[in-house]
Amino acid sequence: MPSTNIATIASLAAHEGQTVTLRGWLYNLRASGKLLFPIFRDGTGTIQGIVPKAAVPEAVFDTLKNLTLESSLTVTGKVRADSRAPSGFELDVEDVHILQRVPDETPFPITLKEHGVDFLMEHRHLWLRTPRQSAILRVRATIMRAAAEYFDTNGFIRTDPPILTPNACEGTSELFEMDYFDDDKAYLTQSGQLYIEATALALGKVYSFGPTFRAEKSKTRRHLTEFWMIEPEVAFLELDGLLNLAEGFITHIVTTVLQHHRADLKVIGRDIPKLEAVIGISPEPATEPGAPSSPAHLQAKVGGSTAEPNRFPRLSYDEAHAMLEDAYSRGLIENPHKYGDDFGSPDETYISSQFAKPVMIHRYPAAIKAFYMQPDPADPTKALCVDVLAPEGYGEIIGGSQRVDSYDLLKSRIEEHSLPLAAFQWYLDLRKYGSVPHSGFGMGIERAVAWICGLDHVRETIPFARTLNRIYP
RNA sequence: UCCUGAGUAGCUCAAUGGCAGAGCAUUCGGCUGUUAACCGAAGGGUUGUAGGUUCGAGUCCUACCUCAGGAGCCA
Repeated sequence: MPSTNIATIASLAAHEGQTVTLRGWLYNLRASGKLLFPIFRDGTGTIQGIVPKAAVPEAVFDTLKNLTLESSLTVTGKVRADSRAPSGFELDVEDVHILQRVPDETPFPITLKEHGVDFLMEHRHLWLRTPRQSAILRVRATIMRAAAEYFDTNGFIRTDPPILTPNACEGTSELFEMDYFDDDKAYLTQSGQLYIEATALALGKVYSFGPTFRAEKSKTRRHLTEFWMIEPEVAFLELDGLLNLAEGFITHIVTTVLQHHRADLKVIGRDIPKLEAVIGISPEPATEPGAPSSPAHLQAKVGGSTAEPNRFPRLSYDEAHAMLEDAYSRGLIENPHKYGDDFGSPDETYISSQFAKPVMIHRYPAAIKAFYMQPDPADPTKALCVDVLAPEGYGEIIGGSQRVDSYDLLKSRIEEHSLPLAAFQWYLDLRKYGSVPHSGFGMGIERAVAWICGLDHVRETIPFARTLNRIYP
């Protein structure tokens, strides 16, 4: 290999007029007689090469002319600006070296045409190479980074709870069970919340970020059996402060994605103005594609400062119920909502569709919520809890609450729910040794990615989705 | 677990109970500006499985399998 200027496709604008070497794969190939148009990809983007037969050695032309899609290669050529190219640049190919040629008899299965869900999931390991899937994974990475960054820069300590646990955290959802050496059973965690309550009372402000497992037989566009969750837990924080925290957290994530991923969102087909509305950017004359994000109003506050806070609508359970009653009376939803019941998916879809921003619903009936939620002093039949519903019908992305801080109340709640007291003794200890008010929430990363990218199914938001009917590849 | 729908070429899909089809992909040929390129040709089938009705079943009936969407439950 000649000592050349190794470059990535994403950085080609900085190499205009230079001869560079790219390392990647053949994404597509068109030919027009003695002129070839190979499209190369390298993980950072795609670029079209131009190969006139008269301008390159015969071996280079012949190699490319018959090359199979997704063969790996290095290609050397000169970067040239061209108004016809989608990215603004093309590569005048000078030389090419094949690393591995895809065999003729087994062509790359993912074509540029449409495919069905089952076929694509069966070939997920190859589907990931397509521009849309790569763009989604880039946005996912930024969402995960921005989420952690929000806590890291606001005084939180990351304390990850165990993945193997001795019992159910809430005792409701079904768990994946496994043998733990000789006589014990272990379960894959379905939430680290109880454990980070302990670390919060040690360190003040903490969060955890890791995989979570639910063995529910849910078969919908919103469910995975293995998903990632980020959970903050804060000592001395009460419900109102928790709502502010969730608001600032989501605002920071959306702001960061809009700052760094306009091109990816466009590839994915996201309605960007709807996402801008979440952080308070009113619809404006559209900027040209590729133009840098307007800095002034994108520099939204992180953790609250002088900037005007970005307020999300807040509804009590009672207010949300009234909204559903009104909707039912006007024929906007099919079934009436029964007061006291949790909201069903159609209910959540209706409520969230009434707002351009995520809507925070708080103070649900305690009877339908988890045992560890603090009752509302103003009405003990209600729990100091919140669900955040993403806009556009994406449903719940965050669930959280203030936690019970009284030893006696928590103990009686555990008993009422028929949970094994012995297994929760350590959790009760937290209320015995210096109990304080504390609150936290959990956000499912995949649901957040699905919403922010505007996807219709969470299976595209994670490299290898685990669902009820699929554990391959 | 329940409800609904779908399984036909490698892929996406057609086919009134009457000869198994198209586009893309693959192979071959043509084309010097193509953008899911285009034009011509060729190869490619146990119609999810097992039974049944019928002169005749991809099509109708029964059971099962697989997948998808929704409900419940949840993030």
